[in-house]
Amino acid sequence: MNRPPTKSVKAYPLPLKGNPGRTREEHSQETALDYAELIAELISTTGAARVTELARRLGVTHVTVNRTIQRLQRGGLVRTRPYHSILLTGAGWKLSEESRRRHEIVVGFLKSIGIPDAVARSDAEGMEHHVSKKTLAAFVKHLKRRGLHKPSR
Amino acid sequence: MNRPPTKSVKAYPLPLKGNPGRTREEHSQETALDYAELIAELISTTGAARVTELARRLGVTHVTVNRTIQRLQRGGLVRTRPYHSILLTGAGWKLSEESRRRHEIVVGFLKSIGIPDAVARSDAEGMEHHVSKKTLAAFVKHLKRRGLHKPSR
DNA sequence: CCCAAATTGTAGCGTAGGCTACAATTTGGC
DNA sequence: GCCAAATTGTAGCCTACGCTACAATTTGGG
Ligand SMILES: [Mn+2]
Ligand SMILES: [Mn+2]
Ligand SMILES: [Mn+2]
Ligand SMILES: [Mn+2]
Repeated sequence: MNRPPTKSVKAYPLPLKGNPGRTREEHSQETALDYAELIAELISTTGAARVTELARRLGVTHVTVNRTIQRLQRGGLVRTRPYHSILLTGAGWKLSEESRRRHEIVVGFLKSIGIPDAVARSDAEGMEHHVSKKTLAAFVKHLKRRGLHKPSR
Repeated sequence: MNRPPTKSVKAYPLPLKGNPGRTREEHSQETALDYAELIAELISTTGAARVTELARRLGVTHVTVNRTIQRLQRGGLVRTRPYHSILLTGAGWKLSEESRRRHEIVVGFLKSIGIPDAVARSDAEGMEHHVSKKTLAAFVKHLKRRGLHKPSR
């Protein structure tokens, strides 16, 4: 029977896909990062982070927000009181800061190479979670060289 | 009780998070794209795409590969015969081509801004799925300007 | 040609992240 | 102050993507 060759070109083992498991690991983190970032933003701009508003801004139902918030609470990132604003813990706040910094660098970089603002923001929302420290540093360097770097704020 | 202000600064509605739902939609696609790309690569370099080899290269178990392949088959991207090589359908092959092109552009761009090859390949594996057509075009333009563009092959 | 090893397949389980439907609580306009 | 509307919470249900454990099939060396 016409089986394709199995050990034909088996000269030496094929390389692994550039870092197996890393993408999956990043995906398990990114919802938490986006929530922390958005909660911080809502608190600082409106004074509260309410379930309904999170749901509206994230484009999911309030049920999804509730379940995710429960998970973040188990992970020690937020605290909640029934029918009150969601609050960030110390860890949650720190995470939100890191996330925002990373987010702004990615947006700034994309814009610096000519991407329109709306596209840059949309692309960054997903890309930001897959940019390594080294690449982020290269983005910052690129921005600094063009005098576009906003240090920490 | 000290409820945070709810309708305080409600001057006009806060903007949605730069394209709600897009990231989730991309995530549901990206496993399929990576599988299609890898299957094509294995077939062209070794003559066959076997379950075990896919599992090894992707860093998951063969069980995960089987389940994903079943899903891709339901989606019309691959065909399988028990204990034989996985084959790409027309749609699957087309998808693998698009995916490979996109992948190479992202890797090339990252390398062009000074990212080491290994880091570029690792970062690209996740980033590639969140880069819009416009941003991809900007990457290509950037590469062309530096004479680093490899046109499709 | 035979049987152990490798490969492939499947059953069952877990978590993340969605949803609808419905219940409970709070808010605010009259 | 009352009650309808808004908000928040919860009970299932679904799919994607992982896994372990075990079964079935194929392969290849002796
Ligand atoms: Mn963000
Ligand atoms: Mn994001
Ligand atoms: Mn990928
Ligand atoms: Mn992703």
